[in-house]
Amino acid sequence: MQEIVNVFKALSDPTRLRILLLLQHGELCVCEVEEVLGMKQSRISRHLNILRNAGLTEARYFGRWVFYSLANPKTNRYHRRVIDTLVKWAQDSDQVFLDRKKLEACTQKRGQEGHCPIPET
Amino acid sequence: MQEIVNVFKALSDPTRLRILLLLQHGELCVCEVEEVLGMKQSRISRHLNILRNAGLTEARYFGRWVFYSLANPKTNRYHRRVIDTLVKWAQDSDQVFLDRKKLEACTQKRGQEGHCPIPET
DNA sequence: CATATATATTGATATATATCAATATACTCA
DNA sequence: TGAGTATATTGATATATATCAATATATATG
Repeated sequence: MQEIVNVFKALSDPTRLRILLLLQHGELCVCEVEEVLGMKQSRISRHLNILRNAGLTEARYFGRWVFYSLANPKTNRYHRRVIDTLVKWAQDSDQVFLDRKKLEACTQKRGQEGHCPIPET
Repeated sequence: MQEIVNVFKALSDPTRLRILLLLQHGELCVCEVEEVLGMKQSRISRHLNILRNAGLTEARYFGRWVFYSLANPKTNRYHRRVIDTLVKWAQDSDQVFLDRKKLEACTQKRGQEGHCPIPET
């Protein structure tokens, strides 16, 4: 029960919902989330940590970068069900639309000088 | 977005999850929730109010009693999707099992002297 | 109308949470 | 090894939340 409560707590913040909604399009590194949401680094890092502790996301270390992605649906079935509902529910919000636009611009710069690398598959 | 956050906030408390899990078996009056969970009246009332404000439940007034039920799936589709996931997720927890046992004992006393009435359909 | 009962609300208090600025860690590359 | 960059953590502070005891409201009943 407490585990479930912790998941819903992690979902009880608009910044964290925005992050999850970004991650539906694929893994992102911390600096990309930072850029898209326009928030301080420590703030983003903390929110990403909360999402991960709740089992909603996973982290992959790549050099000095860390790429976050949505939890694996095989191991975290219910987490993913809730995220799926969230995605459908929030899909037509202006916020989500704008965030996605910014995300596209951001990920296009991957691999360029001064930006994070293209993650290996 | 804020509406969705409020729903997850409402779900971020073990007492409120227990209430929702009880309500999957049908509508309950405040005093029944109070008895099953063994908590003070003001506490239960406050939690029920939070669930209702979030759109997760509905209230039906019957004399001096108030019966709460899960939100209507036609009007609150996503609320119900989240509740459905919660129900499956929490189903095999000991807490839920014990609560259901207590609930059965409790609802059997409906209509008896000193208990709440059987709600009309 | 007076009393009893069901539910709601309020005020006080303790605990949790979000944020920022600052600092620490960890990896890369010259 | 030392400088630079990406990410994490910490301490301080403000805001939100849960709980209880007490009180209010609203309905039923004698």
